[in-house]
Amino acid sequence: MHPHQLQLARIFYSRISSLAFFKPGPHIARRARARRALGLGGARCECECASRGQGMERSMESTSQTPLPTRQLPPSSSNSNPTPTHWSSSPASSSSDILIQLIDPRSALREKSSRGVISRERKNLMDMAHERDASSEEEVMAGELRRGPWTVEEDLLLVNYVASHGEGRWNSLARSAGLKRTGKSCRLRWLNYLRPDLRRGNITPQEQLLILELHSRWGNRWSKIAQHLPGRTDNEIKNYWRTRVQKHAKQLKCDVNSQQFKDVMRYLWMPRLVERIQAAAAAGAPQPQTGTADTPLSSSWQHGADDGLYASPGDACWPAEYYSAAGDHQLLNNPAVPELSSTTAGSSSPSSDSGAGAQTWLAPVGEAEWFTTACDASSAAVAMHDTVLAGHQQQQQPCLLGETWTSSELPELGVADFEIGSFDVESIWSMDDNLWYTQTQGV
DNA sequence: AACATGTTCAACCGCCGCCCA
DNA sequence: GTGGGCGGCGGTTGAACATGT
Repeated sequence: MHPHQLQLARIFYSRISSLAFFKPGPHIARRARARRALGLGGARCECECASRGQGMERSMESTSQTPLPTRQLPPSSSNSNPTPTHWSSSPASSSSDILIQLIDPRSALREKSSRGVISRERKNLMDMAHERDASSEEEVMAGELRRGPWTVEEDLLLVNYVASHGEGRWNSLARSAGLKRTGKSCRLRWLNYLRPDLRRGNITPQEQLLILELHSRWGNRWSKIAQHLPGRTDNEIKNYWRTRVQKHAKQLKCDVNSQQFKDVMRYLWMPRLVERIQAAAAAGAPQPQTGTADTPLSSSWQHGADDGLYASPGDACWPAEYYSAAGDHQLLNNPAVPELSSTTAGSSSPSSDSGAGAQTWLAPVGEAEWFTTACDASSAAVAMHDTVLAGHQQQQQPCLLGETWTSSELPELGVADFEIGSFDVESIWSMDDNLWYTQTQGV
């Protein structure tokens, strides 16, 4: 297979697996259930697809962009729900058709949105004060540079060009590819959206745990944190933090950077995550649906292995501080935990970002293992956590590095939350938690 | 049904550091 | 040494969408 074709295929599967309506969140599932209950059709995430498809339809109508060739236009009015591109009944007849179909409708969804207009107007005002941007703004006004949402055609141009020429040199890439975009914009679009090794869908509990832990150590070093969550972008993690974590801090009426909130995260939230992850595992959470084993999800992890960071879907990188940080860490009391050194040949590796004292640990290749703790043990919450671990250890053979799960116990990290049984990440922070925190902290 | 409010996330921005002529 | 180009980073924005009233 030609490398270009291989790239297209990878992107194709990546897009299919990454689409939001392919991995609906809890609210989507709720709406789907409601629709089924009302006899409105049972297609999973139908509403989501429809709304997005409709948005895209508006988008395509509003621009001079070529409509998607295989799109099944709604039979009646534009208010009808058009079949999403990906759900088209017409099989793609060529690689270009496939590629066109695989582009997420959201990319062109807001083409006519007033946001672009507002943004440009705002930018105009800014440029009057910042002469250095005047030239680029002139280019925008002259139609030489585009801003705002990317169109399908632009995505195609970028994907094709990167597939054949590689990344980097974004400014020249933008020119060479015929994109009327800045190099920055191209880079951002590729890294945050089109890159084939991206993972989409909800942030898994494991990832949440890791984000919380790493953020407690590094703060808003999103890119650094993202390096430890393969397939996740710094933008995604940043958005998660701002929309989820900060929301909880707001609910608790405390600053997200306050020690109080950090304590809540460490002693309540993270143990709760651990508990729920283990509960899901103990409940025999279903394995990923058939076919996922060979999807880009796996390939993305494998792709990560190409970078020397990750060896398998289970080989998440965990900071050495998990094990060696001062304090009464749970794992330090576990004789099965080795010191982070070369003594565990093949199982440890220094991080590329050792400058900040971060080190990563690579689990043995071949066996997906999950490290289950990410929080210090110095509170009742952690006592609960310990209890969970103790119960778990009775059932499991000791693993190489402390408490782990095997792949048979837990779905792959990449599995969207809705696939992990009844796991509901939205309710991780419960009313009980709020009450507990209010009582203990006097908030 | 209509409106208000909250949430999500793609895309933008300015700033900074690195590299190179 | 210096200035420009470039890429990367973190912060911010706002349209679309979801949910509540």
